[in-house]
Amino acid sequence: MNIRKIAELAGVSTATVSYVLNGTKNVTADKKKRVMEVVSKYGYQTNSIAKSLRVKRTDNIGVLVEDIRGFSVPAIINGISERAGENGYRILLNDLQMLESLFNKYDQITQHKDRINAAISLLLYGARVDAVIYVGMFDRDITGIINAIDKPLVIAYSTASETAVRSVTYDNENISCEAIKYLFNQGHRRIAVITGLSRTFPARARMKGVLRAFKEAGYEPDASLILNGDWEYAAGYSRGSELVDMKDPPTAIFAMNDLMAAGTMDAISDAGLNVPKDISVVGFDNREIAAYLRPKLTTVDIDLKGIGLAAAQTVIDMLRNRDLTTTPKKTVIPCKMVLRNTVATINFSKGAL
Amino acid sequence: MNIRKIAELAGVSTATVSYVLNGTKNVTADKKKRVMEVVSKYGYQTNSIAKSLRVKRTDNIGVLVEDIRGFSVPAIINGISERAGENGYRILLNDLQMLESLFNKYDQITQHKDRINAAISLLLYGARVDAVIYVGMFDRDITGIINAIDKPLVIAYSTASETAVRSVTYDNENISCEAIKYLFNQGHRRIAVITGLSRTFPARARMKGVLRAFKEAGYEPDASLILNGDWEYAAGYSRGSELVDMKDPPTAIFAMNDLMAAGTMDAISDAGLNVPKDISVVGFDNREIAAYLRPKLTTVDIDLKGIGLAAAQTVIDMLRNRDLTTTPKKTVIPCKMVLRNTVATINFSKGAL
DNA sequence: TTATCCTTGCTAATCGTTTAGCTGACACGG
DNA sequence: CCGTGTCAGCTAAACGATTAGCAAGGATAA
Repeated sequence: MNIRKIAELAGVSTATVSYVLNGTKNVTADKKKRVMEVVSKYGYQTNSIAKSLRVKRTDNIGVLVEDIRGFSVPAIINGISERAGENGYRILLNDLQMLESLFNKYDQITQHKDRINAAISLLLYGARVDAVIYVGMFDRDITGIINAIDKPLVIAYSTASETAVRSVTYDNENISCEAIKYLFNQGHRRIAVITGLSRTFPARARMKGVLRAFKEAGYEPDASLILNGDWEYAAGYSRGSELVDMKDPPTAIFAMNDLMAAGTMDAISDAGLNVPKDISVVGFDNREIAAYLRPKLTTVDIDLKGIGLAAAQTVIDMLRNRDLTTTPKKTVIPCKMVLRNTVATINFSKGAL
Repeated sequence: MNIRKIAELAGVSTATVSYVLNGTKNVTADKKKRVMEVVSKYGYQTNSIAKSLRVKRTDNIGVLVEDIRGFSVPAIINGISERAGENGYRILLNDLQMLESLFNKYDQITQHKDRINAAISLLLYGARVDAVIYVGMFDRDITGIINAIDKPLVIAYSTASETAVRSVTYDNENISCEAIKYLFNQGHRRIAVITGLSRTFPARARMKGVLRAFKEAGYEPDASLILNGDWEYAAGYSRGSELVDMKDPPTAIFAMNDLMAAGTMDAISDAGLNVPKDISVVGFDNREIAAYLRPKLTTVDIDLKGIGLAAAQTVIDMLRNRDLTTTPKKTVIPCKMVLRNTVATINFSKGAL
């Protein structure tokens, strides 16, 4: 069943059927009615492939992810999906892993960066998508992609080191600052930090926020209380143990993610101390586990769905040729703390801020 | 840049270019070389939309999910994605939520079942996908979809009540039986069960496995130790408390998912008892939290990626017209226990099995 | 009445491929 | 030398829509 058959059955031309279906031109009531009757009788739907070929638009947004199982990815996709759906777009998903087999054919492509580039161009040049959202977990160097691309591209979650490309991230620095200030306000002064992998962007940005909080509170951070972690539970545990074993241990620990916070909490318990009575703990990410630890972890919630929504909106605005010249290249979604049970209020001699 | 231009530049016909690119017909070495040179010089890639229109095949598999944030969904998609990629297929993702806005237009569609049907037919009749995988979290009644569909459809994760449609599930019953037997083997006899929502398929299937284990072990289950849950943490906590407060409490509790198991563990701790010394606990799902509870939860792992792989394989086999008449409609992926620290071995008078 | 304008609806070109079917060249056997 | 077979490579139709541009008819004004 195609438009020609519908036209024939309704006794009109294919052009008229198209006009009726798309509402792109006036058609007299009786012809319109005849067309609609035939259409609904046969359950006809326009062939979107043919339409795409003609109008040079697929209404597909390509979503490229490093690994869909990453804890933040599904919620981001959910946001993208929702906003895309509202605007008549569909999502063509590409798990980078899925392209592995393809890359093996061209085995000169080994660098991750090149693989992302290749994946994106595969997506674009096959003309299967109108635009691409790259959901990056790490701050990759994607220089060089941009030049090759004439279609909208936005990076979600991770920041673009390349400033020419639009991106939607969350506010690592401010919320980290806020988290530390929150601890100050609860009376804490000896505040320890277990960092993320220090070469990564989020770890650096979060550290910046931490230092700003100290500065604005008028305290000098104690360097011996700032320990390097690597985002993993085990690091949280071992750094936590070290802190607990100090002769003058901290009263609060800010672990830069929930996994390390969990490790730290366990280290504290295993040392026979209590969270939060003896030592308070704040995490980051608000993953599912945060709500099931005992006590429940006070942490930072990233509005992942909001990131997805904003990324999709940006891409759609670009597709619709909205004037974006005044909009900043980087959209930063605010984070918020979720207060649970791992932070105690203490009375510190110097008083609250 | 299209095939005509390439043909022109290489001094051959478009047919020849197509034959070279697809390897569908012999072309002399020099012509082939000329074509390839022009192709790589201009970085030409065939327009897949035009190709799809011509060959009536999109190489897209539609993946319909209830909500991508569901804990099991991403891993399943990962599996689908991998197998699809290996075979040259791409994934068009449809979060059911994303179609919400679309459905509002046709507001007569209110029933969830109708919405799934509508979503699937939207996917199919737009000719945007060659086949559909429906990742269902619940055992929906999807009768009626099948008649309307002439393209491959497989249901992943949830079972199809409709027997005509192929599905890929996991083995609720056997693994539940195994879990209970494991407890028997560790010396437990007073074994309690906290069920899932009893009207759902997984809850019923898991219960069947539990009862079979008792039967095969030659024990009568104590009805007072079988309590209804609803998959949520709170139910696990309250049912757990009830069990702990009994005058003859169980030595082991099988909670039908990890969330309830977590609740139960907390109830036990809060009653001043120890897991596993006083009461052992087994969960189901092996979600992330299972590995971070203290002690780490012994639970059942569902091979989610395996489900995705199998679902994609089935759909691809159907697309490639492999003879599937002898293959069973339902593929059941085995589960396995992951032994951690919430089960203790006890000496029971009657001895081990 | 005639010129002008507006509206509806048609014809046919177009998007970029694939592929059936034809042509012509060449090889080979009788 | 002719008939036959094989093969490379071409032409052109087809896939199913959209849309520019034209034709025809009716309304309106002078």
